[in-house]
Amino acid sequence: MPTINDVAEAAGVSASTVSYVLSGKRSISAATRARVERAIEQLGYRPHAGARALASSRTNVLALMVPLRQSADVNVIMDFVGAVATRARRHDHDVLLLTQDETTGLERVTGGSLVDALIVMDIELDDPRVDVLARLGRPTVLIGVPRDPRGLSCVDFDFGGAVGTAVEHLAALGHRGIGFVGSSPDAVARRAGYAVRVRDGFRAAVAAAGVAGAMSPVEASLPGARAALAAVRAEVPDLTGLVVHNEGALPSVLAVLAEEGTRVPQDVSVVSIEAADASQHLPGRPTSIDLPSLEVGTAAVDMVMARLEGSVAPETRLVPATLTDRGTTAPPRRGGRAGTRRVSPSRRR
Amino acid sequence: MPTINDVAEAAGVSASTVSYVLSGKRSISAATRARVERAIEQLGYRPHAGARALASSRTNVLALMVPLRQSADVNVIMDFVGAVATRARRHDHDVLLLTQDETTGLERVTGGSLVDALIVMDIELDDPRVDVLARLGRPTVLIGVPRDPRGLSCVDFDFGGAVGTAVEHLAALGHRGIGFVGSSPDAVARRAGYAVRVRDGFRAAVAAAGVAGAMSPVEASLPGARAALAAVRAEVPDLTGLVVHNEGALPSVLAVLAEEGTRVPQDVSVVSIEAADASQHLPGRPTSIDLPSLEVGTAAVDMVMARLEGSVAPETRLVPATLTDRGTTAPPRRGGRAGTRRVSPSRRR
DNA sequence: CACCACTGTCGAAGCGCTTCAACTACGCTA
DNA sequence: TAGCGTAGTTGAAGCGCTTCGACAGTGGTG
Repeated sequence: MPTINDVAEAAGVSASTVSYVLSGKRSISAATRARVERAIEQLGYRPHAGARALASSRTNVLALMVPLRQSADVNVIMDFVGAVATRARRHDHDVLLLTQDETTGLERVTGGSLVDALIVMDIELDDPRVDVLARLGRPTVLIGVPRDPRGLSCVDFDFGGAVGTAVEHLAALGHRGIGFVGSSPDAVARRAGYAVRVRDGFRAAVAAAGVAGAMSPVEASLPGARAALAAVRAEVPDLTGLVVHNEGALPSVLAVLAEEGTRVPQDVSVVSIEAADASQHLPGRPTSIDLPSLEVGTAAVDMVMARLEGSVAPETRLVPATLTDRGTTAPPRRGGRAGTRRVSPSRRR
Repeated sequence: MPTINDVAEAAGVSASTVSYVLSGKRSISAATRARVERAIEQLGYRPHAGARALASSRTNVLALMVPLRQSADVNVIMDFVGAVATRARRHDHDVLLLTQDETTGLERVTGGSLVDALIVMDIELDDPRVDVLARLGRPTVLIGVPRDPRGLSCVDFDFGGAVGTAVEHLAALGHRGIGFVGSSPDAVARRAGYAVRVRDGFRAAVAAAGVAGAMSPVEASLPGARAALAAVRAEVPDLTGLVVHNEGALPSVLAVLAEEGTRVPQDVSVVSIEAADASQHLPGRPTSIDLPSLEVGTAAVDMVMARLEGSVAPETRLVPATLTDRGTTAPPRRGGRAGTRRVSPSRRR
């Protein structure tokens, strides 16, 4: 491997000149620059990352902590990871992978000056890692919004806005009774970061639109879907619009509607809130509010880089979702009460 | 951040002594070692990774190149990645993430001395990266076996053994007509590495067991499943055993059997070949040959480390799969011809 | 014409570590 | 008692880079 001195010699300049050509931190004459660049090219020179890190205290590597086990949606995670890796390269950085289950990983890579900055996925409402990260004092971006970000930047889907968009869409079509079936009960209990925002978003949107609304969690199974539908219908009898925020349970919900004989969108309009790129290929998808995994990953990198370069203030950014119409929403049937042909109680369970 | 000199001073020794305590490359008296270790503890000292890499030409980082887009099974990839990251830590290494679409990534991280070794996933039969890797001359492990490994180590599922186990299992139960429905046609055409081994494995196992066998690719859809079943039955009329190697198409195959009225396992025994940890939770899974994603990832790290430490020769390792009985296989019904109640031609398509 | 500001380049120091050669002290053996 | 091998420790060199201060040359200004 050639060193910077080899390049300097080949170009007939000093090593520092080569360094300045590479970094652009001092002005270099066009002629010199050209000679240096040609020498670099010819020798196939690549700066030694360790030497550079030692001299400059910058590694050009950022750490990405990824949840690996039992995590909600693998597709979404892979989309994040891909977006982060790709975007990091745009900023001339590489990505070091950290896994959730190595608790001391964050200390290790920062203490050992392995990375310049950190991106941590899957932040829960009261995530113990937030304290650790705040103490480390490195540029950090959390994916997910904790109760107290401790001065760290956060980025996440705009769940509140997403559910708001869904409700507004249905209300604009004329629906006056809207149900929301969301995450599984234990998910809500555990990592309720987004669940809270979804709940508040739904309440606010329903109030703003002046329509009746009801919410229920849902398990990803046929019985779960039946129970959830029954719950929201009990509260809002003339329910004609349905917002589903649970990718796992969506097929069950649609299956239950079909088995009831409830037609979509004639009897009930359905909007799903789901990851944008996850189940792209699946047929029979409803009109959806697409949560932009790629954009969140990209934004995370841009934010952490901004903190690394200039000293911008920490911020919390919620990336908006967009509605994709797939024809599963329509104005409610005149005369109302459509879609309330309920399955008989004995049929449930 | 304290440096090695701070530690040396605090412990009343020289920096080199601290270094030798850390590396264990020279004998150190118990007393000195204890003092140094206490100083390290108290100061919270962590060696600077860049300085270490510069001085020792070892980074303790390995690169993992991951396919991100359009790849077969995201679950399997995540299992790999998790296993690699976890196992790398066991060897005191970190993992740098490289994505498939950055073609120059391999040159960059090796040339820049960012990593010591490389693990590259999803190697196809004629993968252009193999040439690049061979030229780089770093310890490398390919996940997947190319036609010509060019002196690089490889590790993969033992697809041939897996299909052999499936056939032997069915043959031992008394089945004399066995069908194999495998990957989608284009998958076979594109990255045929495993497809070849599966095909050869099936032919060999069928021959060894002295039973009739037929193979067909299958698309992941109901019509695809119908066509594939029809194809193998056309070739082996008294087909009572079915091996399915296509996670996507498996539900369709089972659905087609159900809609025919073919009972499993009374009329047809079904064995699936699939990733061990991917769809763990799904109900209704058939007896399966489980491809051990985690073990392959672990083996990849162990192999690349072995090449890094001592100079062991390159090797190709195929990790065996194990059969998990879930009750979808049984002896064929006496008198044969069971399971051949075919759906009428008009019913197909 | 003296002075100044600016551009382009260089030499040298130093980042924090590893490792080699060298040295001391000690307990053996002959 | 001289000689020797070994265990334990150290100083110094050097890994390849960045960056600071210095300096020569150039052109513009008063």
